[in-house]
Amino acid sequence: MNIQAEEVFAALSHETRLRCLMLLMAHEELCVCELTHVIGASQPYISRHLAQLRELELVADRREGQWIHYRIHPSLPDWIRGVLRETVEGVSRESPFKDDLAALAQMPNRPGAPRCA
Amino acid sequence: MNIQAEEVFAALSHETRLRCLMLLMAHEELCVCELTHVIGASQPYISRHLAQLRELELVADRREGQWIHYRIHPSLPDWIRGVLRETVEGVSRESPFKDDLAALAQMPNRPGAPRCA
DNA sequence: ACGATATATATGATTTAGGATATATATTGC
DNA sequence: GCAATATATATCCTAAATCATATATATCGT
Repeated sequence: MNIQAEEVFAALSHETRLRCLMLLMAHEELCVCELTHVIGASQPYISRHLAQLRELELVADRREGQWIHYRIHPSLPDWIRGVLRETVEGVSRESPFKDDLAALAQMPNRPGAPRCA
Repeated sequence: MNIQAEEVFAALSHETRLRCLMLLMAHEELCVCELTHVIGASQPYISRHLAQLRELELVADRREGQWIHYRIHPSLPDWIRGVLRETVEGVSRESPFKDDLAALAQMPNRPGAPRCA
């Protein structure tokens, strides 16, 4: 079952999911609590949107103790990675995306060493 | 009023609109009757989806006599053009996109000289 | 085993997008 | 002005996405 272009764009059409993806493009791996803190929404809300990205295989997850780390899916088709790269170019200097990057950098008690992409 | 990334992706998340955009990426200018013929849907259906693309300024239109020609908006932001270029790379060899290109090439009585991009 | 933390899923209500059809507008040729 | 062609918009109905909230699961430290 191949990934459908329309589904990819539907996933990107929601602000919360786009913010998560933009953060993951800049930070390789982030756990749910980091995304929840930065975006400032409820945990179930973030988790639900991450589930959609996961079901589409736009992101992959990895459990490490109590935390689950998300990352851009390693076997993402080239063209989708290209779309994400272009989007980073287009939006990363604008709100809310630039603020998200700043908020993450200032977050205290981040679990695991921050590994930037 | 700047163009919003989420709105762009919402526009691309519908098969009909994506097919129109992929055709316009390959053909510079196409009129509504050409798009209607190739996609094989009703005229109001195509027109309605084109209107959404037009309102977002993803496409521009130009009247020439009874025909209205659509094209990718000339002042489209670079990153969006990049997204479309990557998408062409990703989907143009797959159905229904590749079939659309073939159907357009074989369409009889096309208004205006076919100008490929 | 228990409480605390981190994360996922289920449920019900509401909003929004999509589709089919009918109709309106604009242009052309007579 | 009228008929034909090309295109746009309006209306009504249905289907799908989203949100808030509640609850379930998994792990850790004690």
